[in-house]
Amino acid sequence: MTAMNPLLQDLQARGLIAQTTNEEELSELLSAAPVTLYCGFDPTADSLHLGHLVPLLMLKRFQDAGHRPIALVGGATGLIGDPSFKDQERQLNSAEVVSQWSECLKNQISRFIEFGGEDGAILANNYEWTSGVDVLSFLRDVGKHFTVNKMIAKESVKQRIDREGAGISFTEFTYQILQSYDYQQLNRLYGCALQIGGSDQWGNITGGIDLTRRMNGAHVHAITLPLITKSDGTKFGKTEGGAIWLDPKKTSPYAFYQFWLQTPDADVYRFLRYFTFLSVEEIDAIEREDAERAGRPEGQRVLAREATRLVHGEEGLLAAERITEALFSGDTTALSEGDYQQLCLDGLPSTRLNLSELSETPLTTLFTESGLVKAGREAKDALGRNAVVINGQPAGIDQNMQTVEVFAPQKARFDKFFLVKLGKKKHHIFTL
RNA sequence: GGUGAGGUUCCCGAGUGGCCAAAGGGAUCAGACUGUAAAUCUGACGCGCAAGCUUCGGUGGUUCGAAUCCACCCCUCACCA
Repeated sequence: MTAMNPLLQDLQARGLIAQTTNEEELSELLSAAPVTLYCGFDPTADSLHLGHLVPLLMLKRFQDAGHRPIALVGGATGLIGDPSFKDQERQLNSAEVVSQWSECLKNQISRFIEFGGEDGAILANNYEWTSGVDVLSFLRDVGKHFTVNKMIAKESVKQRIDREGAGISFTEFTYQILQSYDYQQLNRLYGCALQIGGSDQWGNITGGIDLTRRMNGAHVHAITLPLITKSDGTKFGKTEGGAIWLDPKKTSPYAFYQFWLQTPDADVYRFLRYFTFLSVEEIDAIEREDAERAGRPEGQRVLAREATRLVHGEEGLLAAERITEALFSGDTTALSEGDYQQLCLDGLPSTRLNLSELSETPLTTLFTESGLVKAGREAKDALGRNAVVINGQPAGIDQNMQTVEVFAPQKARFDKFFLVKLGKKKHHIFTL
């Protein structure tokens, strides 16, 4: 046996491979010549989120290794809804919404991979080859290759079929055929010979492998990526608010940076392997140094830097670091007027104060309405513990009704800004 | 279609006429300790600064008083057909 393909070796070392089709064949294929591969992204929202990042970076890893990635936007499959390992039928989104979301995803994806040119990556949308197919042709040409027996047996839909009360609609059940058809089409159009996806996609992908063999007589491959887990068992990629989005308008570079910075020690080196392009050796070195040094480890900071740069670019990273430095270095009085303006621009949440209403607005209400806290209770609790600091001045519960005094114009920095800190990590700017 | 069980505050889950804004656990938020980590401890946890207001599938009813009793309706689950 020849040596394993270096790219595969690296992926393996990073823990990025859950399953593959025949490993030896795959290795030979990748070593022999540039391979065209694809990964699909269904438009289930107007932005990709952290869960999409690993496959997205995976495409880039392949591109960097000389292969040709296809990013497939699921304009068609998004209309149907993937039932894989979902315990409930999903609500259908309207065609307009899906096509609008497809556009959003397209724009995001194009920032990660080099498109265009003779050998450049390809951006495709499965709506192109599904929308025009009529039912009868579909059933005769494609459907005939699938046995319901096999479709039912797939682990990804099993719980929906076995469980009473849950059920699965014919619409969702058909999803695996659509995705299989995608693989077959991409193989026919571009010679695509490898599909990557989350480990929950194994069933859908193998369906495509079978269909491609039957319709095109081609032997194609698959790699699935592991589900990203956290050591404490909670779901990865969620915070109080919800998902961490890749769209800077939905999750600011600063919030994104902070998310990574707060990664538990138990996960950080694993995440470095998943989410950065640092070599495994470099990551191991960081881990070793952190273990030897007492106190604060470097892993989180490196992870936050690398991940933020990948998603938001050098500028986004600088903005995130600028805010972090300003807010967590201890002395916020050193901030200049320009700094304050920059903080707002960089995505630190800010609210404009309405002076005429201030007299009848308790601090608790103000903080709730600005989104600093979820309920007045939380603000009250924080005030009661002196955990609220406004422009360096602690505010207590007895000042709750003195909003006008607390936010008096003469107390504003540069006649305009109030930096409110609630607890250790929450910051908000109020402007006059 | 028949029979049985059940729907409680974000989730799980107690509560069967007043002592219930409703046990306990989880999640969440804040404090202490730390390293913007973990673990641990403390407090908060329907809404409201407060007075107070609104909840226990829905609608009506019994009662001085209901999450708890009655009627009807909706939904879920289990078994049978």
